[in-house]
Amino acid sequence: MSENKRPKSVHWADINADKIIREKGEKELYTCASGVTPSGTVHIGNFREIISVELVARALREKGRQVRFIFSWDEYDVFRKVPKNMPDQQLLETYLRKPITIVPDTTGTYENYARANEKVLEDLLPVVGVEPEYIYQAERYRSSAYAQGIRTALEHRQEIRAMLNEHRTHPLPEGWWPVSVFSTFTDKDTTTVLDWDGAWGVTYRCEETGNVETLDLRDTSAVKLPWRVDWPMRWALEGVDFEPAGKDHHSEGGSFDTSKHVVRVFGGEPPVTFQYDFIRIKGRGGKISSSSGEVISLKDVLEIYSPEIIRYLFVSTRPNTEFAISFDLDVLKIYEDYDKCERVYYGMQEISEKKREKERRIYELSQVHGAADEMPYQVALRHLCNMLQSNSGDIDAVISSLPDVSESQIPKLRNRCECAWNWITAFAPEDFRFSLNRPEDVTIVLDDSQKAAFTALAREIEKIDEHTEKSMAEAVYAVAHDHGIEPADLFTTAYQILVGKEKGPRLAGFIMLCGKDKILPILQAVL
RNA sequence: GGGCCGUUAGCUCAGCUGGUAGAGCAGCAGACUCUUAAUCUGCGGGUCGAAGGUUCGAUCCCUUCACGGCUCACCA
Repeated sequence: MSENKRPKSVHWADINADKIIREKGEKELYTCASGVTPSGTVHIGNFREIISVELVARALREKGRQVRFIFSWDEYDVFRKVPKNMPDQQLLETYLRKPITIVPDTTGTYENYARANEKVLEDLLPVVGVEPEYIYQAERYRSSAYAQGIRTALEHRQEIRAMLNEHRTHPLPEGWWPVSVFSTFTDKDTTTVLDWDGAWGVTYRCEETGNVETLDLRDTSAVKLPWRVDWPMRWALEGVDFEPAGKDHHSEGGSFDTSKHVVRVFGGEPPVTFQYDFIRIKGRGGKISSSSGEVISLKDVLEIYSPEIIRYLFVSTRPNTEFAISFDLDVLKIYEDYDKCERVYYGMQEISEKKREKERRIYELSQVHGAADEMPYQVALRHLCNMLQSNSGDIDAVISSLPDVSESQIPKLRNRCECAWNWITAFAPEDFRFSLNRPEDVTIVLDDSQKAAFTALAREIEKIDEHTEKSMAEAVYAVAHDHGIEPADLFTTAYQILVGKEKGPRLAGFIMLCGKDKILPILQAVL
């Protein structure tokens, strides 16, 4: 797409990219940053931050700029609370106050607790087109990469203290130090800093053992900066040009607000930023926070939505707007909206010129690796759900029954089938679900007139190749009429025979969909 | 107490850098005596929360107010 010929994009990712260039000036390399504390399952709310940075980074690259997208695992934080969804709660309890990288992975899969939470996400991010450069804070601290940064903080402790006190109810005391120490005796942060020698030496007391020790910043990993100092220190060190943050950080007196002052101490300047709102979950419990136990992760969402559609959800919503990820009937509509956007992109659907560019840009940004030359195969999720259920979830059978599918369209189509099936089995309303009876399972007994009617209907179904959905529907009515049966009764009986329920998919289409090979043996069982 | 964000058709919301408001659902009418929120077609004057201000002109900018939500002031 030749960028210049098109009207200026008004998409938020492009607007922010422009803003970065405007405020930071022309640079060889722009650094965009994101970060998450892996103190529990990384949930879909955390993902909003990550995808926001990805989209802005992509927009910058499309403007011909070099971009470094760094993702910080803030894994050197204290283990403060045991999330309810983790196994072996009692064992985990014993690790409270220690860095989350020393906490064991109670699922027994990875080196430690933090790593377990990280790995699950790292494996999934490429699927949705996010491939940042990971920075592991435990490793950074362990290698004393921040020794100079910590020393600088100590040298400017009074300035920093004043900046933080701006918004505090209870001011930090005169003797406050801008560091916290993990005891080398207990690994816990239950320590008190006693002194700093003006250079690299920090002396502390371990409150649990009473031991007093002096550490050298250049060869210890035990001394850490508190969040409100750590964050701006790293902005300066990495030269961060852009980093969004949640609304909790963005309030006045919040950590972004204080960090934009503290960063000056380290000789840096604050990044361009925006505030993003939280996301809610609909049709599945509601809460998203890790403490409630029920956590919705990217993995959970990927089971219901394709990668493109997950991106689409975030791309098409402005970051400062709260929105819900739905697991209820909205799923059908979301897929339809996406498909419409896709048709607009490929010029298959009329739309006002005004909206066209906007939709096109949303579609582009929603793609994991750029838009394909050929439009993906479209089949409405509702229809797919019926086809899958008629085939007992056999995805291959459904795909091969669809007309004109090209080889290259199959992977996405298969993914959509998997999502549809997951949705049907896990979240679809009861009315929506059915499974075809096996002939031997049909229990209903027909009276003579019903038998005559269904015998006639079976004859029509024999000739299924001559029917269209419409003519089949007419045939169904004709049969009802000829045998003096109310259509509504005929329908009910038909569903009882076919799916063992009073209701089902629209009958004529359903018969056409299943085909005579599936339908006739079932009918025969009651005739 | 500070900050941020909302307040647009019955409902859910779109409306990008100002030019007298649009989608979906619901509703109404019609279509094939229909069913998985059934499908198709047609139908959208709502004081754009209130009051001022800037402007030739404001839903969109500024000020004040009301209501609602979130957030910070402890830690990350």
